[in-house]
Parts: sequence; C-alpha cells; structure tokens
Amino acid sequence: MKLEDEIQQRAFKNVYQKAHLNVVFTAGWLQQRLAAAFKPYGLTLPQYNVLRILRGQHPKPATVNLLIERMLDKTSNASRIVDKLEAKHLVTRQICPSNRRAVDIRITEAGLELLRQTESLADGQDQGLRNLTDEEAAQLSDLLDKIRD
Amino acid sequence: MKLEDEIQQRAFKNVYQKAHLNVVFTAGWLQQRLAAAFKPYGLTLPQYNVLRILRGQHPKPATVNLLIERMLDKTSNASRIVDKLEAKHLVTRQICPSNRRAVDIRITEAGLELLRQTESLADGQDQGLRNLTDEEAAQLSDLLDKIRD
DNA sequence: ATACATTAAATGTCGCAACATTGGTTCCAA
DNA sequence: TTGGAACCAATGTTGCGACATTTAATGTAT
Repeated sequence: MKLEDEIQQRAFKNVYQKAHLNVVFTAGWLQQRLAAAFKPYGLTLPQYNVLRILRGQHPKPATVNLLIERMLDKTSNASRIVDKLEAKHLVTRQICPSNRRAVDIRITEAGLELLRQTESLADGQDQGLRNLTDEEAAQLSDLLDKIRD
Repeated sequence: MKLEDEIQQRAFKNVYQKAHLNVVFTAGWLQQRLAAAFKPYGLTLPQYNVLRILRGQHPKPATVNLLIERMLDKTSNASRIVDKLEAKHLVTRQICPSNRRAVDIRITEAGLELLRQTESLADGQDQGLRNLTDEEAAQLSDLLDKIRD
C-alpha cells in the first residue's frame, strides 16, 4: 500500500520528509511482523537477538557489555532482558571468576533448542523483501547507509 | 558508517537480511536524533505527533479514535499520551456533547505556541536525508513501498 | 420498553527504551 | 597502601508499545 494511504496523510512537504516517514513506518511494519512470528514461542525480538548473540559466542560466555555492543539498540537494558531469559532457563548467569565485576552469560541447551525451532522464522520474514530484486535490496541498503553518513 | 561496523556483524546471509536490518537500524537512528531534538522542549515524539494531528484539526476537536487512525503506530495508547499532554496543559479533554462515549480533544494556545517554537526541528532533521538527492529519496520511498506490497 | 450487541475510551499488565544513579570491584598513582 | 578514578552490572524512574479487559453510552431488534 502507498504510504499516503497507510498513514492517512495526503501530502508531504518534500521527498525527504516522505522518505523519512517511510523508513520509520516500514521498519515498524517489519518489526511487528517479525515479533508476531516469535510470539508463539514466547520470545520478544530483543530476547531473540540476545539469544542469537549468545549462540554466536557459545560455548564461550558473553558479558552484559558485549551484549550491549552487539545489540541494535545500544541504549536498551541488556541486564533486564537477561533477567527474562534467565527466568525461562534459556541462559545462565555466573559471576566471572577472573573479574568479579563482570558476569558470564551463557546460552543453555534449552536456549539453543529454542533457536533451532525458530530457525526459519527470521529467514522467512526476510523473504518478505523478496518482492525486491537482489539489486533493489542492495540499492536500498546503499541508500540507507548514505542517510547515516 | 557501513552497517557492518555499526552493529558489529561481519556477514549477512543475503542482501534481504542486510536490507531488513538496515531499514530497522536506520529508522532507529533517525528516531533517536529526532527525539533528542524535541527533548529540550519536554516533548516525546508520540506527544509531538499527537499535537500535530490536533493542530491539523484545529479549531475542530479530535476524538481518541481519530488520533489512533492518524498515528504511525496504531496500537499505541492514544488515551495515555493525551493524559501527558493534558497534564502539561497543551490539550484539553471534554466529553463530546453529541456522543457522550466520545471525548473531544483540542489543542490549547500553549500547545500551538509550542508547535510554533519547534517548527523547524522536524524539517531540520529531514535535511539529514539531504545527502540523498531528490531522485534517491524518491527511489528510497518506492523501494520501501514495494516491501510492504 | 427491555435485552443484547456494538462502540468509545479508559485501565491493567507486561516488556522495552532512555536515562540517571548506585554498589561493588579493580586499577593506579601518590 | 590507601584514596580516588574507572569500570561493570544492577536498579529506579518515566514513557511508550502491545494486548486484554472494563466501564459507560449508544444502537437495535424484538
């Protein structure tokens, strides 16, 4: 659907305002679809992303700092997201022996298994972009990179 | 900066995954900048957007339903956002005489004045997209529209 | 007129973003 | 060696997104 219809706004001040709104609106649209896909598994997107980072480290532990560095949203509260995952026994927390300020966070077998079950979800969502050609997708990334220069 | 560096991820599965992440990441980047610009005025982005809708209706009132329809995020809680604006005397709430289920919400003079003061902020941020040419911005919108088809 | 469905807004709950502050640990320099 | 800076995680607070439920008003069909 055209952006104008989605947000009931007839006109935009210029192509920049329209593009700005479109980036924000489309991101929300994508995130909502993805979140809905993970919901049946009791996982929120931030939780899923943390689990993925932990799997990437596995079997080495990660610290909260490392999670923050790797998360899309650097100002989020990794500590409290880990709380939720720990409550679900998807990760373990243990004070780092070599530096008692840090905390070693590890994904559990249950966490790994949950990631296995949801393996295809994110990929399936990416396919949502398949009404773009490969070239268009690449072009889109280039334009977005340019915005943030 | 290139996306790979921003999120410390070296490789992407394919151009679709990369584009997906890039849309989400860039939207966050844009929103964060915009929110920071409004912060000195004590306005959050949702609050600002509601005020804009109310100005668009002014001097006619809007209902909560109308706000929801026009907001980018349709699942947000317009009712509570109006609470915050009302507490700051930027809007008024009054039971609609012709339909006592509905509530007439109006922007106050103070609300209009605040919008005047922040007039240039959103435009200024759109300029952030000015390292795109007009054609590129239009192209970006087209690609995003295509994703949501 | 009364029962029932529908509608509008408000409220409750949970999880996250943003930001400030705290508490404990380690590092380092005087 | 000790006092302060730097560091890491946790915690507190506010506001929003998502979703379910509630309360009140209105519409409607009998």
